Amino acid sequence: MLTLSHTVAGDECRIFFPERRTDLAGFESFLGEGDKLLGLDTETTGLDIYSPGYRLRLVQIGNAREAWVLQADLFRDAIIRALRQPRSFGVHNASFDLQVIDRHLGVRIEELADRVLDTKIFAHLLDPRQRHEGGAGLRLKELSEIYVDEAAPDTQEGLTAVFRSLGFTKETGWAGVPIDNETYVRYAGLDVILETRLFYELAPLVKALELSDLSQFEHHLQSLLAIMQRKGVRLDVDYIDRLRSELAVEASDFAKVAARYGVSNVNSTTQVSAALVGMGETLTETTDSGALKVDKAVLLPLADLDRDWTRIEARDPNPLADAVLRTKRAMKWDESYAGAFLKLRDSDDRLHASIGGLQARTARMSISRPPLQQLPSGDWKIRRALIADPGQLIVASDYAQVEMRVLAALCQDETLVEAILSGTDLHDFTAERVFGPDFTKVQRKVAKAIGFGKVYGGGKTTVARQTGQTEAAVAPAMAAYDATFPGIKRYAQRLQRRAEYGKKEVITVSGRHLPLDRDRLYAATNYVVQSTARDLLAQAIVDLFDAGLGDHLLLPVHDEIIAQAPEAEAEEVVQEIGRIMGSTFYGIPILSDPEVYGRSWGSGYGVPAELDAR
DNA sequence: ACGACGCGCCAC
DNA sequence: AAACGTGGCGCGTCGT
Repeated sequence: MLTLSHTVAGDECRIFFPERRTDLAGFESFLGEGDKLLGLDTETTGLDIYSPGYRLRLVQIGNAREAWVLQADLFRDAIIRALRQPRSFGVHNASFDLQVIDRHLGVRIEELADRVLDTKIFAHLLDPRQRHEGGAGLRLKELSEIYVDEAAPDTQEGLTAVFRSLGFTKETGWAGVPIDNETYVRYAGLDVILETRLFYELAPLVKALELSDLSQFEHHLQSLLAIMQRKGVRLDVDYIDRLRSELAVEASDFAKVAARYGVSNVNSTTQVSAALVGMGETLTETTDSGALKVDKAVLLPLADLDRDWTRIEARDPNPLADAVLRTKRAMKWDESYAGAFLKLRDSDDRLHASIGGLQARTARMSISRPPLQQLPSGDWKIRRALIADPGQLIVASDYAQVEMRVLAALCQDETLVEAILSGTDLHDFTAERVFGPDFTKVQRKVAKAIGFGKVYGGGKTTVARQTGQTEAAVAPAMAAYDATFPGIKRYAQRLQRRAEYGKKEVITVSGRHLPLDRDRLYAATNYVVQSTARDLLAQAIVDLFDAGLGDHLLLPVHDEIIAQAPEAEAEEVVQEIGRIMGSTFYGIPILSDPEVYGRSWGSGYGVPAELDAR
């Protein structure tokens, strides 16, 4: 047995790496010592838990002074037995380890989740900011550096150096490093010691700040999201192959056009701006670093296209601008979406995108690998690639104007509340109050943009840019908006004043503390609205599982839930999903709009029937 | 060759 | 007085 010593926060700690069965006697007696909670961690070949060839390498179980680093292949039975003991485990980012353990050791998420406490959840509740935002960070090493031992990040760097010395990269080292490499074993053992110590530092803070109920809710939610991720979504691989060839042809055709104007690489902003200037175009906008800006907003007008890529007929289209836009779009769709789908699928052609259930500063969820929350929505082609299981249909229910409704509920502006309760179109209502009964289409657009501005914190410059109006025209409309809904402004000012004179934070109804940047206190309204909308969706997910509908759910997308149901009962299931998502929040109805899409996700985005999945 | 960072673009 | 929020990620560039 390999035995290592390591000093953590001044204490001598031991790391044990059993090499034969007889070495496990010490592990068994360690388990018998009666720790109520042990730290738990795993080391694997990478992040794509469900990809073919993925392996679980190590399982580490330990306490504040002792770590057992167990080889998953050799000691599978002993590990499973240890996990099934009636005992709690502290884990950092438990969703990942729960899924690894479920898939590769057969101990189900349902079996283990209730006994797991996640220090990443604790940390997020205490301070949701990442390091670069000025927070403590959310990674184990960052947190350990602050709460446990400032030398905690050192082994990470040491391990990267080892990977490199062995000819691996930061990425490939996890799969390639020999399992008995001393630095690797030390790193693995240390992780679980740090985790245990971090748990004992953070748990009392969560309790002292009265965040225990919220913590319990988030733990439950994370386990449900892990179950959704384990299930995954089915891909139409034949369709994706066809789509990719189309996109490749499109990209190369338009790249050839761009090349005729001297742009050999459309992703090079330097080349594109130089060529456009050479053609006599005038570029005025610049990036933060001072270069000429050639993003979509700049190129579309040059190509005589509006935001939906239809001709404006205002000028002769610049053929280079047009070619650059089209090449880039085809490349992005090919690489970021279609290509990523294929690369990340499992052996059954399913995608198990990673759902970060408690991610943003506002606790909003995110989905990565691949980013399924941000597939193009103006076109069905990408979403068409994701399909329901055989015999089932994709269904969805999205909240209607949830952020405006949350804002109304929180600020209780009388006029806004009344307008929502009356059931009239909110933007029509606003336009009428701001511009009079004969408001134009453009004026309605301005009214809508001002409403968004209230939620996002935007001012007249933004509203003017979005609507194509002058700031001079927008300013009086904003004043009229404030006069119509004085409660919104009062509420925003109240949040800001409190932050100005008190703690730089805003506290949500659910009791979540959201830190504010001192020079962006105006973001308070957006934070509390965005976070509250997220909490409503989170509660809906819990409610849907409680109602026995969890098996239908596929993905949360900020204000909607994507699900599937057998064809014959799809309508009934989605109606029930919609009903359960609904609620009344401080007197404001929060309603969702249930819809049966069809065989693919694209069915809800206008895919012609003959091109949809069968 | 790797990795950090800027730019750009996708979503809600 | 004015201030557009939250994410993920591919490519190019540049330093190591």
